[in-house]
Amino acid sequence: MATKHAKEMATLKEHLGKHQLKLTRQREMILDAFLRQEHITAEAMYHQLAKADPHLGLATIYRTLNLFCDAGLAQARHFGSQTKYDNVSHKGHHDHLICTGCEKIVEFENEEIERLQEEVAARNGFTINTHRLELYGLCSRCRH
Amino acid sequence: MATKHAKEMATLKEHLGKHQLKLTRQREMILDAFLRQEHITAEAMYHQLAKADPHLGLATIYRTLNLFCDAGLAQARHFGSQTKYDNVSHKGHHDHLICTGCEKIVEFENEEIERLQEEVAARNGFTINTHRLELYGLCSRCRH
DNA sequence: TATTATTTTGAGACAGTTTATCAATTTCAA
DNA sequence: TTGAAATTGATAAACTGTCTCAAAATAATA
Repeated sequence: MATKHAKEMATLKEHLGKHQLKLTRQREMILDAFLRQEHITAEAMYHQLAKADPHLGLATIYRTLNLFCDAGLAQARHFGSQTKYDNVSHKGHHDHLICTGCEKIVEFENEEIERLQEEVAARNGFTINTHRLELYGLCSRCRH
Repeated sequence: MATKHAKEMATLKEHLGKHQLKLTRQREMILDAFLRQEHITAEAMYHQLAKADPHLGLATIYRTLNLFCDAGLAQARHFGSQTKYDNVSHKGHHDHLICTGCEKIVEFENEEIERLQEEVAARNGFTINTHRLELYGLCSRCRH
């Protein structure tokens, strides 16, 4: 399993090294589970990993997912009362259309928007690493 | 003050009438304060109105802001761990370029991006009310 | 204006999510 | 292998937002 997500593991190790943090069994386990998902909540991961390690604490999951965010492997998204952690490496970057009526989420990609983002960034002297684009509104069903 | 936001007050009254709800001193006060802002949290409004009415309850603020959402005057957005209530009648939306090195934030607007967002939304049957676009990267100074 | 049914309020209890605490354990550089 | 430093697990605590309910306010009716 360590070989499966070698690239992300390398990213994590680099981050750990830079910040005097340590690689633990739990961090490996959580990274492995995390990378299998497109996005997941801490609570969901807690239950999912309970079988593999019944003593893995919820606090550790939260700490580790936040660590992944710092390392650039995950991105936190607050929706409703919960936080979803998106797997940044899983796909080409996707943006979200979010229905505020039924909380449905539609993912999309738009090259033209991405290109314009680069343009705006360049004009301001920035180099983009990641971005977040969320459109809030009503889906066709909720509009009525 | 009732005359200042006459249009929104009319919208609210119409909603109240339709749903057998009543116009109260608190609802008027909160609407007036709300319309002065571009967006605000319930907690912030609670403190802001404490001077005018020390006994105005936090629950009432939440109930009323949610009422404004139902009436179409406000829109709730989950941001960080808090909920921000956007003033729908306010336009002039800003997007953000955020430097992960020095935390500098540059605001920008791009009509072309906005137009493409509408296009994506329409293609998926959505009507956009608000959006959030954040570009994360390094500014020219931090890149070196 | 007085009456009355209905809605709203305020205060705090409560519930769900996330973070802080801290003793015991684990990591990793020397 | 040792030992300083970081991490974990369990749970307490904090935080945001909703619910409860008696008392007060509203608005329709007379």
